[in-house]
Amino acid sequence: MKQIIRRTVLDAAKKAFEKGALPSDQTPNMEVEEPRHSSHGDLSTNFAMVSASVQKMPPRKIAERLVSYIEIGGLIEKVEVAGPGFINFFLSNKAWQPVVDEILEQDKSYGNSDVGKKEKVQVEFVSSNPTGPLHVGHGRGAAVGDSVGNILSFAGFDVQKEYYINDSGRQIRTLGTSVRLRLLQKAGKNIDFPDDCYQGDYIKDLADLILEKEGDAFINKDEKEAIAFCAKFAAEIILQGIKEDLTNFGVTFDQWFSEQSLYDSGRVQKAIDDFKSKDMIYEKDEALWFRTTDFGDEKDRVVVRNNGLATYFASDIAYHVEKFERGFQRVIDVWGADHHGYIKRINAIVVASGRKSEQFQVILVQLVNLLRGGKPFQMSTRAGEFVTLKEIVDEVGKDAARFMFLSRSYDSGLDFDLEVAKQKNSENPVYYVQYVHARITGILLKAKQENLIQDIDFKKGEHLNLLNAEEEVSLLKILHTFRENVEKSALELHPHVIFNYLMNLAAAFHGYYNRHKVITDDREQTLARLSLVLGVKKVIRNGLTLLGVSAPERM
RNA sequence: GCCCCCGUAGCUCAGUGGAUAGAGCAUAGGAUUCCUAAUCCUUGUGCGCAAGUUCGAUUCUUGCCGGGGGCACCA
Repeated sequence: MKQIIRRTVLDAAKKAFEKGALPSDQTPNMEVEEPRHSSHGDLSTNFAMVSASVQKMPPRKIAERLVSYIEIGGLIEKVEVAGPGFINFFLSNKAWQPVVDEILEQDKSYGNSDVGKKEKVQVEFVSSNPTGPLHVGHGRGAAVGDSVGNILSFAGFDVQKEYYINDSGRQIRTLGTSVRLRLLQKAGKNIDFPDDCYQGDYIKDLADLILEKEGDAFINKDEKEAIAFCAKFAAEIILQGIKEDLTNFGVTFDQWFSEQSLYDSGRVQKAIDDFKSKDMIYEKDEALWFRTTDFGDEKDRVVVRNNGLATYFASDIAYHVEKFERGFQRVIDVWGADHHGYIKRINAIVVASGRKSEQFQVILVQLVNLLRGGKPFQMSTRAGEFVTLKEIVDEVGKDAARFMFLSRSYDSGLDFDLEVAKQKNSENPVYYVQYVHARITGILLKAKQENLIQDIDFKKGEHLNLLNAEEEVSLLKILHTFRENVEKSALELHPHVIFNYLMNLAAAFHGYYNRHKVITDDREQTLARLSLVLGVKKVIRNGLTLLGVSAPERM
């Protein structure tokens, strides 16, 4: 619809220029948008204001001249010049009614788009170390990453979702040490458990598991060997748990990428050698440094320490080089806000390896404040007292948790109140939206029982020209904007745009439901309304799907 | 000290270079013989402060103030 208005305005401008009413045929970038107030029309453009300088005329005058070249009739009922020079279009209901047919025909693909132009994009998220279970913060990152991936796909990008497994390096060794010490304690040895080991009870459980499977034979094994064994064993079990938690959270990945594989394949060494030969990596104080300062970082960063051990940065270099070699045009990393200091150094790698800075983006997800009944939960990873994602999902459910995580922009910290997430009323937004879906299903079932429709899922609207009630027209308009909201959400990488859209649509539907009966004695009107609500149902489902939330038939 | 995010209604947060800045919660009152009341309707107050860019700034820039998070040859 906005495109139609845009073309109308441009055509009128061209005509006005040809007839000499406007001095210039230049048409600067204009906006076509829905005004805040319905008294300002259905759609409005600032064309006259942005044209003021090229036309060398006051905006209102431009607008008035232009308007006389716009044809009234058909979809456009009235055009007005208002305020500083806005051109306001008042549209016929006929402009909006066909959207229902479009939804019913396109069904699950309604709202999709080709703005992505098949651009190959990778979204990497969660990527937590397999040294402990996922906690709440990972949950927010998982919900954001998964939804961003879904939304990008729907908007026409070629998306791959990936989890980077940090299965190498010091933390894994610490994991091995932690498990081994717990094992020795179980075997009756009197050993202090150091602070820098993982404190959680799950370490003890892992020790039990090893005892069960391997017996106590290897307690006397060589320390190095035992640590390596424990590390590998524990990491595998923990990763298994992570995968399970994510599956239960509705999060799926196209690929699980092992950090260790970068060492095993020699890619880390190769990346270091390559950058060395380009003098991007140099030696100082017996360590290897990357010249990240050449790319805006505050200081150069160590790649290999003077003790010969590679830092995590070394594998990050190899990994990000490798990502682009796989053919991605754009790489998006989802990180917790506490990692923001890493952006510059990874960006340095990307630019140093010949890519454009814009090809690498980081979604920084701010922290989650977990509350219960308004009171903060104490969380400390050090003491091993953290609330896991699994506990959250078990308590409030996948749908409520995901919807809550996506309810706000990830640029802001999020208060997550477990009690609110469990409530079954309007304080809990997930039910508000899901209820629309369930309510409509109920209506359609009733209509089917009364033989008004053959099937509760039909492909063609009927008597759409009867949809003229104020609430119906406003629903039609909202349905109409689904695609542009998907596109906005994709281009801005902001899933909460979809959240807001769904809340809006849900509110409009509930309002409509309370004021109008869908099934009435008027058969034609009933069929028109059934078509409309089926359209609403499908759009609600499509939107919820993008957020990874289910659309229940019954509640 | 430096870097990142945030500062909008009593609370939690949306939003926009433009015409009268929104929602939920909270408060108070009301709606169900009828498709699910997990719903709806009615009821007020606000863009942290100061300069700059602009025809126009809550939105962009800078500075300040306030909150959160980071600043290792740790991840």
